Amino acid sequence: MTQAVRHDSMRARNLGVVLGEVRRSGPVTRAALAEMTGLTKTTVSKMVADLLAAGMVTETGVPSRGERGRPGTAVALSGGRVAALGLEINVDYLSACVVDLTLEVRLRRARAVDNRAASPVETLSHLREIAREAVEEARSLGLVVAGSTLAVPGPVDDGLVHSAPNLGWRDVHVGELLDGLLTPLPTVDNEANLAALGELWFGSGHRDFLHVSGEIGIGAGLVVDGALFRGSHGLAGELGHVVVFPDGPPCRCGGRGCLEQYAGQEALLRAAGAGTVEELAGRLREGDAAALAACERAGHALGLALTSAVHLFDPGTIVLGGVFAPLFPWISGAVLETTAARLSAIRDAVPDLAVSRLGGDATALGAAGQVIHRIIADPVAYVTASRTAPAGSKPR
Amino acid sequence: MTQAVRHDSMRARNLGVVLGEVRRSGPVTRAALAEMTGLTKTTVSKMVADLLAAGMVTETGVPSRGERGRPGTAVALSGGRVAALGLEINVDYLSACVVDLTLEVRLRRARAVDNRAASPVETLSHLREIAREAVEEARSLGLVVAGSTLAVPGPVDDGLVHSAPNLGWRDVHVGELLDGLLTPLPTVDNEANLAALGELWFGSGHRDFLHVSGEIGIGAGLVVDGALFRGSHGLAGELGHVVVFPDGPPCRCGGRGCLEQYAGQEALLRAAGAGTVEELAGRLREGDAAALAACERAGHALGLALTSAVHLFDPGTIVLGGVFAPLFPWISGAVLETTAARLSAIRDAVPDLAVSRLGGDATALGAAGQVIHRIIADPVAYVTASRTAPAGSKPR
DNA sequence: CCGATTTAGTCCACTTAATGGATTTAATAT
DNA sequence: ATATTAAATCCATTAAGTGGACTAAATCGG
Repeated sequence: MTQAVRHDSMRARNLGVVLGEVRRSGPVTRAALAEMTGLTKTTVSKMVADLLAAGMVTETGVPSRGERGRPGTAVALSGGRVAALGLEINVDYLSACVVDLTLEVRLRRARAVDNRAASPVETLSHLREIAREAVEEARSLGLVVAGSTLAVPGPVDDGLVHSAPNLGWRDVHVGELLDGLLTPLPTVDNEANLAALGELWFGSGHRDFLHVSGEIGIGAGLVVDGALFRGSHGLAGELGHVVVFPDGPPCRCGGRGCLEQYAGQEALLRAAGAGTVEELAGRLREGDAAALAACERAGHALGLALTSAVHLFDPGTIVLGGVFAPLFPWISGAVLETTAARLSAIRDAVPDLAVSRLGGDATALGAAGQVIHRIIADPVAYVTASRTAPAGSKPR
Repeated sequence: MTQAVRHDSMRARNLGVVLGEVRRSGPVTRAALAEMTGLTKTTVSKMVADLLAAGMVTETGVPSRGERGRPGTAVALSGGRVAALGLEINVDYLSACVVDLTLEVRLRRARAVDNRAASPVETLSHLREIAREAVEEARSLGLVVAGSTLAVPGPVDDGLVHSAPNLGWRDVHVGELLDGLLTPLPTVDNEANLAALGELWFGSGHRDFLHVSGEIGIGAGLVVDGALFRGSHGLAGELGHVVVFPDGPPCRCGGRGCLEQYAGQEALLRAAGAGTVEELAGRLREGDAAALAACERAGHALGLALTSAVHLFDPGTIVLGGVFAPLFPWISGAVLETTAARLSAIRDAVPDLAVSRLGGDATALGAAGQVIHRIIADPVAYVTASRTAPAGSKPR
C-alpha cells in the first residue's frame, strides 16, 4: 500500500527527488533544479545546503556559458564521503568492490577460492575477511561505507539463501553469519538480478532490457524503466529452464530440453570439446569447426528461449553477459537469425541484441550500485536538517 | 522519476491513502483509519468529512461490537454517486458495463455484432451508441460516469491500436473516433491485460497470478502484488506465441510450433472436429474420444508454455480464463501433469492452477474496475476541500 | 442505577515545510 | 558607467498535519 505522507516524509521524499535530479542531470544549478523538480528556488536552496553539509554534493566551478545574468554555481554528486560495498560469492571466487556516490569504483578485491569444497560457514568467514579489508581501506580513503549488498548464485528470500546448487548450499541464513561486521547488515540478492542492475548503472545506459547472465546456470534479469522485475517470490528470470526442445535431454530441474542443456556453460564446453571458456574462445578465433558448430547450436537454442522471453517480457533490448559476452561474435548470429524469423512478423520492433561491456564484473558492481541508488533515493538518514529559524528567531 | 511533493499533492495523496484504506478494510471507523494510515485522528476526520461531502463514502450503522467505550461510526465506500464505464470490442460482440465505487456491477449491455465484417468506423459508431445508452441509464440511476476504459483485442499504445488481427484493424486511433461522447476520453487497453485486472478485482481474490485468457489468440496478463506487468512497450504476455515445439506447424506470427497452434481456439476445435466451444464442451461431457484427445494435446502444449512462463514470470497462481474456463475439467489434468513434472524439482511451490469464475466477462469488468481503482487511488479531482478556517476566522 | 472507565470524534493552538514575491548578488550588454 | 538579466537568498505567508485537551457515548462494576 502507498504510505501516508506527513511533513517529515514530504521533506525526506523531496530531498531524494532533488538528489536524484542532481545525479540524473550532472552538475546543475539550484535554479535549474527548481525548474526540473517543480519545487521553488527557496526550497531547493535549503535542501542543497543540507546536502552540502552532509558531504553528498559539492559545488563545482561555474559553467560560465557566456550568457547574461548572474551565473549559477552548479552542484554535483560528491564522491568524497558516502560509499557502498558490493560483495559477491561465486563458485570459484569471492569479490568485493567499493563504489562512491558518483558510481565511481574506488576499490576492488577478488580472491580465487573453491567454494564448492568449503562449507557455507568457511566461505562466509573468508568473505568476512575480504569485506573487513575493503571497509578499512575505504576508510583510509576518507569514505564511509553506508551499506552493502551481497550477491549469491541462487534464489534468495530476505537474507535466506534457499538453495545455491552450484555451491552446494541449502537454506543458509547469510545475514546471521555476517553479523557484527557490517552495519546495517548487507542485503542479500540473487546474482542474476544484481548483474542486470550492474548493467543498468555501469553498462550501456539502456533503461529497458533483458540481461542474460550465463554462468554455470543461465539466469536473466529484466529491467523495465530502470526497475528490476522480480516476480512474486523473487524467482523470476530463470531463463535456463525455459523449454526449448520438449523431448530433449533431461535436465537437473526434472524437465527435459531446457535451455541450459544446450547453452549452459557445461553443455557448451562439452559440445565444443573445450575445458574452459577461454580455451573455447581461442578455438573459435582459430576457426575450429566443432567449436563453431557448438556455438551455432547454443545460439539457436538461446534464440528459441529468447523468442519466448520476448513474447512474455516484451523487453526493450537484450544484453548478453556472463560467458556469452566473450563468445558473442560466434553466438549472436544464430541468436538473431532465430529470433528475427520468429518475431519480426508480429512485432514492430525486434529487440536489439547487445553485448555486455562488463561481463562478470556486473554482479559486484550491481550489488554496490544498489546500495548507492537506495541512498540517493532516500538520503534523509544521512542529512541533518539545518533549522530554518534556530529557536529564538523572532527579532524582538 | 518520482515527483516532488508539495502541500497540495501531500493532501491529494493522503486522500487517496485514506480512501484506499476504506476500500481495503470495508466499513471502518475514523479512529481505525487513523491507526492504519498513520495519520492523526484529526486529519482523518477532516478527510472523511470531505469524502462524505463528495458522496464517495457513507456512514454505515455502528458495528456495535459490545466493547467498552464510545462506539465509532464506520464509513464505507458509497456506491451511490461515482461510477465507471467499461467497454469491450471483440470479434463477435460489443459490450458495456457500469460499475460503482464499491465495484458493484450496476448495469450491463451486450450486443452480438460481427465486427470482422465491419470497418473500424462502423464498429466504433456502433459502440458509441451502446456507450451512450449505458451512460444515460446510469444517470437515471443517479450515477455519474467519471471515466471509462475500452478493451480491444490487440496491442495498444496510448489510444492507438497497432493491430488487431482478428478484427482486421491496423493503426486505428480509437480515441479520436469516440470524441465528443465521453469526457474524459476513454483509456484504451488490451483485452488480455484488462481480463487479468478483472480477475484481480472481481475474481478469486488472488493478488499474484498469471491470467490466461484464451480466445482466438491466447494472451496472458501477469499481476504481481496487485499490479499489472506490461513490459517495455505494453506488449508483454503474448503467451500464444511462446515456442512449444520449435519444429511444429507454422504460425501466422512467422514462427513455428507456437502455443496457439496447439491450444488456440481454432486449432483446438479443428483437432476435436467441433464447430464451437459449446459443441466441444458437449462432446467432452459425452466422453467423445477425439475431443478428449484434442484437449489432452492442448493441455500438454499449454503446460509446456506455462512451464516457460513460470520460470520467467514466477507467478503466484495460474488462472485459466476465456475458452479455457469451460474446458478446464478436461484440460487441467494434462497441464498440471506437464508443469508439475518440470517444475517441482526446482521450485518449492509449483503455482496452483485455478479456473476463472468470470470467463469472458472479466474483460469489460476489468475495464470498468481500472477506472474505479484510479479514482480511489487519487480522488482529489472529485473532492472539494472544506476550508479549515473560512477566511475571517480569527475571532477578534 | 450512578460513577468510573474507555474509546470515538472534534476543537484549537502549534509545528513543519513549502510558497511567492522582494531583495541582493554577479555576471553580460550597451 | 549603467542597464539588463539571471541566480540565490530573505522573509512573511500559507497549506496541511500534529498533539493534547475536550466532549460524547458506550460498557463495567459496585
